[in-house]
Amino acid sequence: MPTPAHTSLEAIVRAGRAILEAEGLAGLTMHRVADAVGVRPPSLYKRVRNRGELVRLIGSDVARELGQTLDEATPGGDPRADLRSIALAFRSFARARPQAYRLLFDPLPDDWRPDSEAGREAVDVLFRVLSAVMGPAEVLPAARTLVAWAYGFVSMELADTFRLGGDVDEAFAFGIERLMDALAPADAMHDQARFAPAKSVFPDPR
Amino acid sequence: MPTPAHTSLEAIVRAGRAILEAEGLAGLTMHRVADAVGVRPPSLYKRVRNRGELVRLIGSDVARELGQTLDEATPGGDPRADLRSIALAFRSFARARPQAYRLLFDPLPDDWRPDSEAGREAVDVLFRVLSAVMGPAEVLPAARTLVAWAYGFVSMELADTFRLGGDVDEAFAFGIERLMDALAPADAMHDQARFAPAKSVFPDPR
DNA sequence: ACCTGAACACCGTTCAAGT
DNA sequence: ACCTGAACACCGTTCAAGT
Repeated sequence: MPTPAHTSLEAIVRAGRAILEAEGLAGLTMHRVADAVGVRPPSLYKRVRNRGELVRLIGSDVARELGQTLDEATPGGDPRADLRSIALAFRSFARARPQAYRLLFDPLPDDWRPDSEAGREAVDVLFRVLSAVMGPAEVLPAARTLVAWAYGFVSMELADTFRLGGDVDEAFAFGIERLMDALAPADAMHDQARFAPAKSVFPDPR
Repeated sequence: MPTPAHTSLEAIVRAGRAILEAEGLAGLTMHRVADAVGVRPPSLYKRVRNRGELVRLIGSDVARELGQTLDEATPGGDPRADLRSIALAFRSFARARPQAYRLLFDPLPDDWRPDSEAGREAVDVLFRVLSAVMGPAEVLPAARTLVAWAYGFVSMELADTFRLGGDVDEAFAFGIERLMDALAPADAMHDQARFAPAKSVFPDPR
């Protein structure tokens, strides 16, 4: 005689996400998730292969949310304004959910990582806007410079590694302006439509 | 009747560092360290308050090593060459000991973090060289831009987050050159001796 | 003075047994 | 079909007891 379900994958992922944000990755335990959804720990393994898969599901949700957030931040008028807006949106996204954000960049075991499909929109938005700003010539290294800076800055800020005083908001604004100047000198401005990639640049849909 | 010591703080830290590098932070357990130095886990607590303190001691060693490495990488001739050299030395330092490197930047509980004293030399070297390259005007936000980029880049590389192909060495070289151009336009070149800070800029010796 | 076994409160995960 | 208790192999840490 079948026992009725007491929980669901969706409830588990939602509870896991809340626990992650409140307690950090180390605090995201199967016992605590089980408590939160009202079952015993072994029952979780009916919906989820193991703790790593739960982390992967949460991280994939976060990656998709980031893509959507960046997309909404880029109305598509002035490419340079859009790029600035991406940087600001990225930072406030991370600050609003610092633990979830870390899942996107932390060195995790392969099967804990967000699905690469889930990160595609975020990557696409960046390449679209960056191509519009600087043309197609060196978009890949330029994107890496920009992402490395934004990720590094926000991570250091969240880790409280900026310990020399000074205005952190100002340092962020300083960085984005100087980087845009460095990557797209004024004479290299390009028409957005012309260089927007026809389709996703993301190579490996899982 | 006193029992002779079977181990030492130095042996514990050295063993801990080896285990950290081989197994990652999660693999650095008191049980494994105890095995490695030839005692039972409870004995470790004679030398070390807890696991966090062990992590802090290891991280402080790493921070001092980084400072020494950066210092040796900056002969002090051409400031721009020195700055490039700092970036390259930072990257190869991290790649040679990726797990230890993470202790310098990861968001850790306060009492797990490297002593701030331990990081002073690395910070000083950067400020000295950067002041020589660009003058004192905006050194703090410029240093933050540079460090955020270098840390972000190397961390993404170590986490294997660069998944779009392309040449990663080239992207690193691209980044450092563009950043130097952006932070220190040719007409802002300054005499090194004139702007080198007289003493450490580090504010809070612990 | 240092080391140890036993103990406690946790983990992730498996599995046989229940309904 | 889903849930559970019991179990196993781990953790960090404390403490009384040994030498």
